[in-house]
Amino acid sequence: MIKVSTQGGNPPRSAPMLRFRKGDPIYFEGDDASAWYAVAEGVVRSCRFQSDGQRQIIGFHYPGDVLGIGYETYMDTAEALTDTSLWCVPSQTDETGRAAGHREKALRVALKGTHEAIAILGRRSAPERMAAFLLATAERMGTGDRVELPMCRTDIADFLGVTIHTISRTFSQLCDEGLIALDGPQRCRMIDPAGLQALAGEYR
Amino acid sequence: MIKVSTQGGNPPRSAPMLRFRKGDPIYFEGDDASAWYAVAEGVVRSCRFQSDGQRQIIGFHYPGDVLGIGYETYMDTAEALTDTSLWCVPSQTDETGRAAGHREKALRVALKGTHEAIAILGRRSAPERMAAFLLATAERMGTGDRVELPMCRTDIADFLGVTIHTISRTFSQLCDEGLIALDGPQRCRMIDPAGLQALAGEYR
DNA sequence: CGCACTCTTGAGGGAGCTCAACATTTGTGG
DNA sequence: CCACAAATGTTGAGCTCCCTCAAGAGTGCG
Repeated sequence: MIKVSTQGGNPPRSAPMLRFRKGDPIYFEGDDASAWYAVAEGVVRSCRFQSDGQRQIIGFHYPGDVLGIGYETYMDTAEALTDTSLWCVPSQTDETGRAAGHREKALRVALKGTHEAIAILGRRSAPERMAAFLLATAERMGTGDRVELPMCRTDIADFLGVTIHTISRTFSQLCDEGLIALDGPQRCRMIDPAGLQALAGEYR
Repeated sequence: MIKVSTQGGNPPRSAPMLRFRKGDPIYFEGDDASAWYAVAEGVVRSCRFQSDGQRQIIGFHYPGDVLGIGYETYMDTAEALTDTSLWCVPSQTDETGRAAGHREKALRVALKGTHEAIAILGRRSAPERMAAFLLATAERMGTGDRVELPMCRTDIADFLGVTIHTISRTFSQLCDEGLIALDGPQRCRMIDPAGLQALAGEYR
């Protein structure tokens, strides 16, 4: 079943649909930004590379999110984290009306997502960042207290700006403290969401 | 003299111009997002607050940048860091043509800025973040190797996710290493830009 | 079964936070 | 203009957290 959040709005019915398998590249940083992509199903990660080889994950994109918004060339590299279906939207900017409105809304949603990421990265300690990340992921997935983690530990580490060791240790620590429970590396339950929110310093 | 970068494009001539004095608030998180603002002159900081009182600086906005892009309400709080002139652009989304094109371009530029911020925050060590921050600020200011720092140490700290002590110590360290020189707390020169770039892990 | 990969955990050291003091600048009132 | 206060920036000492290096456990695949 294709499950689509309404937060980013859906592109026109005419938009072609593309499918990617887990691990497939979608576009590369520097490529001509000929099209945008809207996630219909699956999860996508986007990242940039530094000259020293370090990889910075810019964000994870869930159904309803839009990615590939470069001005002339793509600013990041995108890959499918799971089997993924994407709508492909041509990026000409000279149209008016409904298509332009769709794109503008998508841009606002994307911008909101990056603000979230900045807020997470601004947290000082690893447990705080992890708590904020888990809460944000849970909200995006919309599966209540269950949190699926389709990305590997390295991805989380490169997103939060810590090492995989710290990620792993922090998972264990949050478990010991009774805030979460792990059902395997890629699946987690929030036992004490309020405690996580307090740790993350969030309102809600 | 009003100096305007062309990166974000300029709003229509008809847009009203507002002036703010150093320290003045421009809008608050949660307010109705009735208008966007384009910086004509001056520097603006935008931030969000966590429930524990911690402040996260989302970014600093220079001439040519656009801020205040919430979907229905503002996502952040904006204040003038210096005496500032802003164009005010109504945020209705039903228009088409040139105004919509302007807004879309502004959104893309804003998104690019947030990607930059994420890349800076993803750096692990304080010197790396500082180097990346100084390089990005220098590029925005467009004053060559001279970097004006209109924001205080606390602002930089709340942006980079470290304490003011670490900011101060790192400034001293970069001076000792011959990478920069400080002409007072708010003015700095890059002595060895290539060294800073290497530290920041940037291409260029 | 062996290999490769991911994840977890331990030990030690270094970077950055906390607490504290001091220096410098800015602002205010006499 | 000076004296004082307040705000901002700098620096030191000790301690905590996270990174580095290292080893081991769990999983999937040929």
